[in-house]
Amino acid sequence: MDTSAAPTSPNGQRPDPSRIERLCIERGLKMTGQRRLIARVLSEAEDHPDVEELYRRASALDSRISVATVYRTVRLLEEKGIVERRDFGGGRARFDPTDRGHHHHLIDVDTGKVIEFEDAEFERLARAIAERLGFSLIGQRLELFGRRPEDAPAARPGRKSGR
Amino acid sequence: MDTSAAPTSPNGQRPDPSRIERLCIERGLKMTGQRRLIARVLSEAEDHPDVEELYRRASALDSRISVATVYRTVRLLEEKGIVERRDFGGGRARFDPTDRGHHHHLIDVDTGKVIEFEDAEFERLARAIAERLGFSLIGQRLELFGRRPEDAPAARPGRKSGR
DNA sequence: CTAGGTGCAAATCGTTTGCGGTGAT
DNA sequence: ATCACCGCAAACGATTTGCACCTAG
Repeated sequence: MDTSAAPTSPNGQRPDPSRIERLCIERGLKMTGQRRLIARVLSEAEDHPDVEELYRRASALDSRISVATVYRTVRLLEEKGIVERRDFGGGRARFDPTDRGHHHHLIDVDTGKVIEFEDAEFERLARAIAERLGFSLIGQRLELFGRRPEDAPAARPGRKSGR
Repeated sequence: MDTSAAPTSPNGQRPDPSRIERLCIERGLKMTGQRRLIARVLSEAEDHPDVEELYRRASALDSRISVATVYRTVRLLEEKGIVERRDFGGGRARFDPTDRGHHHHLIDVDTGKVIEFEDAEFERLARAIAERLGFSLIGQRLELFGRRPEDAPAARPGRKSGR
């Protein structure tokens, strides 16, 4: 399913357009170095970074970028439907590329970790509820907050996702 | 089911404690004039006001109150579990008294109106999903965004809610 | 070449907080 | 009396924006 080419290319600095860069081009965005950078960071992110984190990761690759640009770009990407803005509490917005498919989140209240999941039954139920109320469903937001019981199948200590 | 007494009482200014004032007293909060006022406004609200709106409504009843106090009180009530903080987008937090029972929201994307609803099947499903992922469910957030089809059976004017 | 992007710093906006005075218990 | 509350204004943290310069198309 993944059509992305090898992330490493012969010519040192440009491992060919990232997933998200390609989307940007498709939608006719002018691709500057900064945007390419942010697109790359987002493409490679397995978690849901906030602006500060995006800025940190982008600066690490090329320090010639300002937070203001990250804010502007992220907003642009949101308008183009390339990323979705999320609010997991904690004041700052976090971003989620839309090309990974529709999903919801379960936030581990103890660790702050975010687990993604899909659920067909929920999709159906959501639509049914909306219709029952006389609406057609445009969008939904579902977040579960949970705690792993002590005797649970021990979360693999692998650090990923969430802050 | 509603145990509230008549909202009008003989002694001019104090139509007996509001629903929420009673809860405050139960939980041992020192009841000042301002808190009584905010409790009243919240008790009478059929919608989900933000701080600015609460402040506006409270000031209308007695101008000797400041926004800072509204912020402080609303936060206190949240800690005591008397109201819940909500985020329907738009930057400001909105507040929802918990004594109206557990419910979720459907936001009319055209009008911004908020419709409350409950759904037992969803509760069950949410718990099931959390368990499937190895968590016990602590909380959830469900918001549906919908649009009323032109030819819709015009929402029964039963419920209010929304701004 | 030119519309649009960018960095920087100042400005906004919702919300919090320090402080001196006030009021509920 | 005491300790928590209140109003005011300054402080804050996230995000936006005005301006002068710079770059992709």
